[in-house]
Amino acid sequence: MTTAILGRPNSRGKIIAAAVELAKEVGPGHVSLDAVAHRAGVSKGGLLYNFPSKKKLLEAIVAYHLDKFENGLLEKTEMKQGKPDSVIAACVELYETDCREGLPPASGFLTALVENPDLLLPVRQFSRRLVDKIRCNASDECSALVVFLALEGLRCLSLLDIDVLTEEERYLVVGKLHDMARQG
Amino acid sequence: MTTAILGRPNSRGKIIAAAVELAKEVGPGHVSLDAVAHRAGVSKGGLLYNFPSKKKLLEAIVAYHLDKFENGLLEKTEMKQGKPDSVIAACVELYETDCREGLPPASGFLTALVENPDLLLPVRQFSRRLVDKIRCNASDECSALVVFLALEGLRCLSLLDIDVLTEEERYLVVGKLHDMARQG
DNA sequence: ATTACTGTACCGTCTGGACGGCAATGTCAA
DNA sequence: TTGACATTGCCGTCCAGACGGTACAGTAAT
Repeated sequence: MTTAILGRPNSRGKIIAAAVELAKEVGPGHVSLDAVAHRAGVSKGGLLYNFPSKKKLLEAIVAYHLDKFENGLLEKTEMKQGKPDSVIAACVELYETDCREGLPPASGFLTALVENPDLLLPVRQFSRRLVDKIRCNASDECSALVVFLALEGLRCLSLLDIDVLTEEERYLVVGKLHDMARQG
Repeated sequence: MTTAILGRPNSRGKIIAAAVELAKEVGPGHVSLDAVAHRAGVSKGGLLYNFPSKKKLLEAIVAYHLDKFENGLLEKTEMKQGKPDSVIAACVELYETDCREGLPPASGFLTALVENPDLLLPVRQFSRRLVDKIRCNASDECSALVVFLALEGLRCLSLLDIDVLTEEERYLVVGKLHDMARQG
């Protein structure tokens, strides 16, 4: 079985969702197994049946976020097959749609980081691959990297809950990023 | 007394330094008072004498990081009084020198966030003021904001320990940010 | 006498995780 | 068809350890 979130008796999915929501509400440092289990409508024993340790749960959460991001990106990229700057443009678009849909930040990452920084290793690997793809596909590597970093900035700031931009500013910036992605 | 880090019997400074280092080494979720006191070469009683609660300690740590950043920025800005784009340019330069000096990330922020997200309120306020200054002073607000976000991206990624750029890439990007800051 | 601690002992709380149990479902032989 | 057994998925309790914080007696320097 892959990292399938949607097993039939969808306890694993509910647990992961509960953990992510909790992280957002009580802060990434106060995500206890008890609280997660309670919010998921599952006993603690049940939680530990699905995820034999907290570490395993956090690994699953990281994988969940990564999968979601990767799928979103794939969807956006395969529409414009291989054209120059298609990867970085897809990144910008994905951020836009995530914003529009009011998609919450990937608070599970922080919870994992708090517990054990090593849990973010898959994130590093994923990001590195993404940067490579962006560079290979970019008409102007420099601009593309700047756009990538600005997006990471936007994402991280809202992840850390210190995003201070107004809607207007965000709109301006995303527009600019779009331009930079399209024409180097 | 202000938030003076350098009181004569420099216990407060040592404690804060110890906490920041610990956060980097054992992860932001495992910074206990005991561990901080031990590393600072101070008894736990002594720590609690200086900071009557963990929350107070974390507030001091946040203020410490903020002060350091603000001072660095002031130093860079006052050299080029009021010229257009001087603020955002100073941000880029500050990042550069911080990098060159191998300055570690502000790991105290994460520890504070873990404990209580509200502790980052001063960070939000500081950032908001900074964004305002950047905008007022920019020849092209849009470009300036993108540069700001890219820098935040760089800082946050290394803060979260998921920075994946090579030295070469970082060099390229910073150069580009410099250009963008200077000429819109 | 005040300041700035040290050192020890202690308390209440929370947490991860181990464990035994248990109902429902599936499997398979008679 | 039925009864016996195995597996799955989960419940609820218990526990040892760690943590934040308190209390307090002592001390060395100013």
